[in-house]
Amino acid sequence: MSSSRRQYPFHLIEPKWQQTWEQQQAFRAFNPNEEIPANHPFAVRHKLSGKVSATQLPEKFYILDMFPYPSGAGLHVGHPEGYTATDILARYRRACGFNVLHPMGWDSFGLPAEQYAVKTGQHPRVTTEANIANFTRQIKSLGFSYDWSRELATTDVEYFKWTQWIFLKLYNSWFNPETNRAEPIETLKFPAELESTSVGRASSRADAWDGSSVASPHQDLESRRRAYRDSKRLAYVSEAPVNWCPELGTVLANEEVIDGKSEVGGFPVIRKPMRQWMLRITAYAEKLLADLDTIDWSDSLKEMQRNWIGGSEGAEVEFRAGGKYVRRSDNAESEFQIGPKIPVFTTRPDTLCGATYLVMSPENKLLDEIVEDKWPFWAYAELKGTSLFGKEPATPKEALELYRKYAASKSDLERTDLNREKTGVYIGESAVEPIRENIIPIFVADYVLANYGTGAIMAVPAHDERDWEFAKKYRLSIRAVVMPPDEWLMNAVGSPPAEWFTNAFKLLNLSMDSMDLLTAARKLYERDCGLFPYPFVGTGTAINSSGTDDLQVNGLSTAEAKAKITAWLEEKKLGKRTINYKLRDWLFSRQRYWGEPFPIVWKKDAAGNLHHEALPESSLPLLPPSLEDYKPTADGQPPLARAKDWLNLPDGSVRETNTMPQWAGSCWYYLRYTDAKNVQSFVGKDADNYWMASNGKAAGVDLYVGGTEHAVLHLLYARFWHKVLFDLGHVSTPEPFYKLVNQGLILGEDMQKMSKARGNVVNPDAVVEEYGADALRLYEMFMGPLQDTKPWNTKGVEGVYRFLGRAWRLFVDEKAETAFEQAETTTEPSKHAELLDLILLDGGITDTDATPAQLKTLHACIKKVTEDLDGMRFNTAISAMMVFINEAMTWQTKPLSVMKTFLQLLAPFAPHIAEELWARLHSTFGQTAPSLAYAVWPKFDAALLVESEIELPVQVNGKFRDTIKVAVDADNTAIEAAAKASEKVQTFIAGKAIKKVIIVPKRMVNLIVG
RNA sequence: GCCGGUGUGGCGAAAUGGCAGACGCACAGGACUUAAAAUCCUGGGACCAUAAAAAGUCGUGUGGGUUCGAGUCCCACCACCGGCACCA
Repeated sequence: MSSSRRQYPFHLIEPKWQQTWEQQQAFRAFNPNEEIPANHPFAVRHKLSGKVSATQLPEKFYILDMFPYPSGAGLHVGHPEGYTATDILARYRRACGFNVLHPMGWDSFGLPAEQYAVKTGQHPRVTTEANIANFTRQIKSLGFSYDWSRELATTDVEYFKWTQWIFLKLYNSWFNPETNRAEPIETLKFPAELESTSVGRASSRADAWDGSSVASPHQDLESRRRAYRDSKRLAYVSEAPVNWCPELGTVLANEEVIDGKSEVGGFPVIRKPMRQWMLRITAYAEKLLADLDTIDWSDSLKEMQRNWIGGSEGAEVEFRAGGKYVRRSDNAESEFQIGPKIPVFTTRPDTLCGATYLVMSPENKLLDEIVEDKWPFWAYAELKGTSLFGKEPATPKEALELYRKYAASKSDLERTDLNREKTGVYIGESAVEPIRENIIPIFVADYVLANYGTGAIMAVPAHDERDWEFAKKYRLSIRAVVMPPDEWLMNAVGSPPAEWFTNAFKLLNLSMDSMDLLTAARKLYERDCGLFPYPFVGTGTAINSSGTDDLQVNGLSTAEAKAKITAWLEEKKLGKRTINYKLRDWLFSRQRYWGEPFPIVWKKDAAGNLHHEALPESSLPLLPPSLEDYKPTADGQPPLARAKDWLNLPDGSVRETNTMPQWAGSCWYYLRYTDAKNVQSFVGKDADNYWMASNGKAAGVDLYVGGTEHAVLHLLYARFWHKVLFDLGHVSTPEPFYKLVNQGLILGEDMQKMSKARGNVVNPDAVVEEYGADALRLYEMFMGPLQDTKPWNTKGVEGVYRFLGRAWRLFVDEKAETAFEQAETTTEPSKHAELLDLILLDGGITDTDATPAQLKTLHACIKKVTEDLDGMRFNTAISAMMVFINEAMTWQTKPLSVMKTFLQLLAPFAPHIAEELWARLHSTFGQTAPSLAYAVWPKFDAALLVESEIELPVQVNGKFRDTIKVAVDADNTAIEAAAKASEKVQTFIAGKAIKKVIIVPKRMVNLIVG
């Protein structure tokens, strides 16, 4: 640390004001009908006291930071970037008269505390509490105006009680497609066969798809009704393959897996079928997508969510698998059985006639129904997968089995490798393409994903890169159904025509003599586009597509053909228009200790079948058991399974041993802040209405600031939960966060991302120690626009620190300052605070009228700071204050009123120094200081900024040549004359004719000469 | 590959289509000081010119375009950053 002299005694001022604010509870936000003490500065400002109803309270402003995970490493300088921005705005809004809600809390469940517990046996709660204490100390040292009475931690029993409660709401609801919203599960009607006592056959396919295969087919009606309900809940159990991370000992959500590795730690992730809790976020895909248009987020962030949800319009088309002749057991005659329907999803129904084969994903259960017993005579080795398996499978069934094993052995990383050559095997069966009724082979290949669309596609190699690649490898036919634009054709053919083209043309016995190159290219494309070097995937004109009499498509544009074919399919009941989403259901269970336990127990019915049941709301909170050892059990069960007493209930039922993911707590914390102490409800109606409701404007949190890393995780999950709560009538708005801003990353001084390993981490504690909290706050904002990524520069901190020093010296008497410093060296530190009284104000500050020039300087600053705060341009607001200080340093007399107003502008940015000088200014002049935090924000007076004369730039032929001074109300003739009179301009226009004069009022003059 | 964003002095950056580089850092010179630190003052895009200046020319990633006038608007391209990626 440098031993240089302090610019001003921030080390005394900052703790002093932080204590004052805490004692006053200065930043307490009051709820409707809450008792407001008459002497609270908020009450004084708004002339309120006692219980005040929502309508009498000032307008609300809810400004929120993404709450941090309290890590052992403590705060880094990235945290205070967003926190400072929101704090400045919170203070500004308070001054503007809003009732500001600005809370802070802790996202305190999470893996590091648990890993520490596994290593040391220390209970995660102990670590977590210590970390929270450290974070609290650090955050408080920066003077943020949080309402600490609303502080919460997701690990608080009183908090996660309600997280569990919301889970029960999800569990006890289903999404009704008819009303397009979530409803209590009781409104779900059973299908006819489950309504009556006559037992019908349940659809095995539906069961398999919904993951309710826990139940056996021989259950009684009651358990089948239960299974049906369970398959519709928003929280349901699935046996689907999940992302298992052996290193972390837990499963992960899709969003938490990046390039086949865990987002946390970068450990390998494998796919493994496991019983897991899922949340049906896919039911909300459409709303999550559509409602993005109603909120004020950055385009890039909205785009990220749109891409993640990934809606694509298209059609689901039914292909019929080939029928079979089967020998009837009681009769010598054989019977033709129609094969099952294979639904495929396509965004290009116009290319239906170009489908030359079908591909199903290895996981598709329909394959078992349609796979053939025998190879057809013509099946060649490649189709059977001989080289892939190193032997020839005897039957398609065997090939399918081998291929499924092969596909399952691939890790996520390998499966998603785009450069990997496509593989697949023929399953010996064919399907019928519905328009032209072509017979096309069916393949199983892992380039088709199981969980997108129907898990099966129609392959159109002529117009799809992936299908093209596959068809080329397995020598499957390629049929053109879209004629590309001329430009594409000519590009592909080349000029002069490439050899493949001329050869192909000869081969087909065509003569080019009679036609031009374009016609020839078209002819060849229509005949055999497979000869071209690559597929055409764009839009064009339909060809080769009119198979039956009632469907004429040839000649239509791609868009027209899509519409016509889709309509035809719908009419013939062969398909329908659909929108498919990439979004998948949210894998909601983790095999961890340090998370919310599920309020769920498992029971066996009389037949021995397991089913889950929710605990009653009255039993919440469900606490986790205390453990000695936090590792998973030896047989791979989650740690909760170690607590036998906890696990097994007297009635023989067994608790769910999974816990919820860290995202659960952060899905609704912003709601709890509005009513943090409510014991009756997760949030009271009045509080929700007041803080979250629209007031005819923004609905939800007015401003939410945090990092981009949560673009698709937290922000999507929270929106989903909020919408469910909205549908069920528990909250009053459909969206949680109206305006959202991402602060940019702060890099180290070496321009690299800050990390312990690089040793470039800046610790805020050290900055506060050396320069003070106000300087840190100011620097974080002065670095550049909030949203930008920018490198830290300690010299930059010194710059704003110097600015604060200059501001200080503008106010205080230099001799008194020196006396104070000398006294400080001879007094024991505990008495230092009292020495502050030695500092006297500068004699130049007098209670006199300001000069017009001084007023102009002040009001220019008010204008700029106010406008920049509204636009969140903190860096330029600070530079405006620097300009003011630079100017004011030259003043002989400093009018009290001007100096006070400046402090109000400074206060949101550097509240400690502003409060100190504000208090001193008042006491020196025998006045009582009103609370600066609630002082009415100054208004600038435009009249004071008006000039009588203005400088205008003069251009000649668009080039700047001189400036002239003219009266502000000078007419164009006068301006033109003044411009021509300028000596410098003269040299450029002398002897030339002036063709045109352009005068932009109060902006510039441009003389055009010939 | 697709989507989004960003390119301006030595550095962080600023500029409703109208004097590019406000403000700050670093740097240089000066004042104060025995000296240094701190503070205060002055300077500053590049080129050309000069004893010093003035004047002049060029200049916002590259190339075009619109306009009296472009960092700003349009088209094409390049580089970097972020996200997604066999999603049919």
